[in-house]
Amino acid sequence: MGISKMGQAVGLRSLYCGQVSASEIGNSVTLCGWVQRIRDHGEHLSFIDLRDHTGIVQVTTDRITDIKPEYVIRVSGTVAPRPEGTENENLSTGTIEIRDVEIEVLSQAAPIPFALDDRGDVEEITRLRFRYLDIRREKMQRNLRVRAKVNSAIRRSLEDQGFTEVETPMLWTPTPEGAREFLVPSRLQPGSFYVLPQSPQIAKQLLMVGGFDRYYQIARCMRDEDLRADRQFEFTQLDLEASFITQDEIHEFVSSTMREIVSLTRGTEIGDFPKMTWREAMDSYGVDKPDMRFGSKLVDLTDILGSSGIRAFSAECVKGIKAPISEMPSRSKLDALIAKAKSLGAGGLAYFKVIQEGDNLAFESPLAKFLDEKLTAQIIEKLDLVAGDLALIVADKWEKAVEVLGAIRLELGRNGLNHDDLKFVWIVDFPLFEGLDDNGRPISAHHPFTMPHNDDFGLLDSDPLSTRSQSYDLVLNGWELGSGSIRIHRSEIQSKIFEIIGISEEEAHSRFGFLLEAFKYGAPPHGGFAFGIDRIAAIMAGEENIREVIAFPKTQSGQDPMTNAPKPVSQKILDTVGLRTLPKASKPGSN
RNA sequence: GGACCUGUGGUGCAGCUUGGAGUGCACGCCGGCCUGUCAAGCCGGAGGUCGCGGGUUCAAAUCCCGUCAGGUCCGCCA
Repeated sequence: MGISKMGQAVGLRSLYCGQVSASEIGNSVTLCGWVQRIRDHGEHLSFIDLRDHTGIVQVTTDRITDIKPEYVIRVSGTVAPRPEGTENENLSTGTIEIRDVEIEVLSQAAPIPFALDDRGDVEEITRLRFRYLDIRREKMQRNLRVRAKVNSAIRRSLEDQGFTEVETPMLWTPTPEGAREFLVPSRLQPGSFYVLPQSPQIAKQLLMVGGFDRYYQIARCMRDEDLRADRQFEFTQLDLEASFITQDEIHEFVSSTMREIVSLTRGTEIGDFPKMTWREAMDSYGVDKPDMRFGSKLVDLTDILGSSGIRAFSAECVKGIKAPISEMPSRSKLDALIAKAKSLGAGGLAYFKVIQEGDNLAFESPLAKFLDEKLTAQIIEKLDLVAGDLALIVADKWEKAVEVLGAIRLELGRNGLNHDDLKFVWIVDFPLFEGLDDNGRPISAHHPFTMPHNDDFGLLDSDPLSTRSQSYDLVLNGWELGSGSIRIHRSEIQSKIFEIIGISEEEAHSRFGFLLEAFKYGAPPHGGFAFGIDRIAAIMAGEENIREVIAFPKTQSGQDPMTNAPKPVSQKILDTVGLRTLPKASKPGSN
């Protein structure tokens, strides 16, 4: 075996399949790979498409015996030009073929349970059961390599910016806050538990206290919460933290890393990312992660309709949009939108088709009769409507109205969105608290170590729910890629926050004692960010599901169809960690 | 915890509304033919507990109830 250089075939082979080019004509080569397809023309002529991760090359031979698809073979032969007229433009190696070959079967293969070409869809459960076959497919090869490039870009960019990679423990201490944690029983301390980290949040703050200045880690995180298209139990984050910096500087660190990722995976350069306050995002798009690839902002109609006396619109907030569509949705589509609005908690969804009536525009709608000419004209002007347009209006409390109409906006705009169009946006000035708990205490929106907005310290006592924080999200094409904040590094501010959210000094001490203690010994001002690598990799690969960029993902019920995990273990094993299982009848979480 | 969709030879689908023999299509598999194919072609063949259980019916892939599995979403994800 020779010394492996990057991209150069060694060992059992002299070249990779995709590397065989016209410049090799006349050379003897040895190739290894899988049999992609056999075209058998009888005893005088047969073709084998030989595949490895670099591509496919055609092997020509006069007799074929005992070779079947997906056999692993080693082929020695001569590179020859194909006869004129038989070149294949669809293949990078399409002008040549391998002739006069010796074929050695390295490994036989049973018939493959599903087609490995991209001819048709295969049920995901089948793909997952045989994931090692699924990832032979070109698409999965490409996706996982895109993901590797994302990691590579991250390391390159952050190291250029002075960040140091530090690993933090996978066996961490329970911190009953936020996401449900995976428990790991201790063998040496039966009855006690570690947890798998839901993020390295506290560890990285301790690294700041430890003087590391700029830390990053490509960190695996575990959360025992329900799964989704964009959520697995375990996921990978780029986690970073820096000392003596401002929010804007963190944004620049992350933005330039994103630019590096896009550059390496897409080969395109992107400019600066716009910033938008949380309030503005909610008001104009109805979500805190707006998809900026299309317009159709929500328009405030409260002035016009809120006091119009029309019952359907008498609410705290009235919002409308011009549907971002070129053609009128069908009756059933409209019904589906109304059903969606109702399922999200709106009283209803008012719609107005705009029609030409003589020289004027008019509305066609069950509610049209309630609108006089003046109101109609005002709405048409505000929403910038022309004949053939559709206006959709929701009236409710502010939060409900924008949220519902924001979902409708997405529903209408989703079609025809371009994966290659990357619209990043920073969302800033999130609320420090979101809602009240059962005891009427504000709940931390991000986490309790988030620094309040510099201008809002005065509101902490008088109007905590209006307090903004120094936290921020990075959003791409309607996906929340990640979030971060400037942290509290002074104990009197931290105590104040704990007081507001109702954590007593004793409780704070028992939960986060080690962090609070660390802050006593000289904590630098610091802040950071974390974003999901699964999500950015999926977007860069043009996928809508992060399972497509994960080698061995789990199903929505948290099972792995390949290994059948999770599985019961014997009582003998449980004994070593001091555990006993409940009878099957009592399901977890129910009494 | 909840809503919706899906489950039919190895794979992907049609059949289900309006019950009447496991009926059909494509791919794959097995055998045969074939000297320039590249999703090769032609001929022949094998392969099924219609996810599982119960019910209605003379009769169920089809209707009803339950259940399991997969997916999307809500809740949940500091």
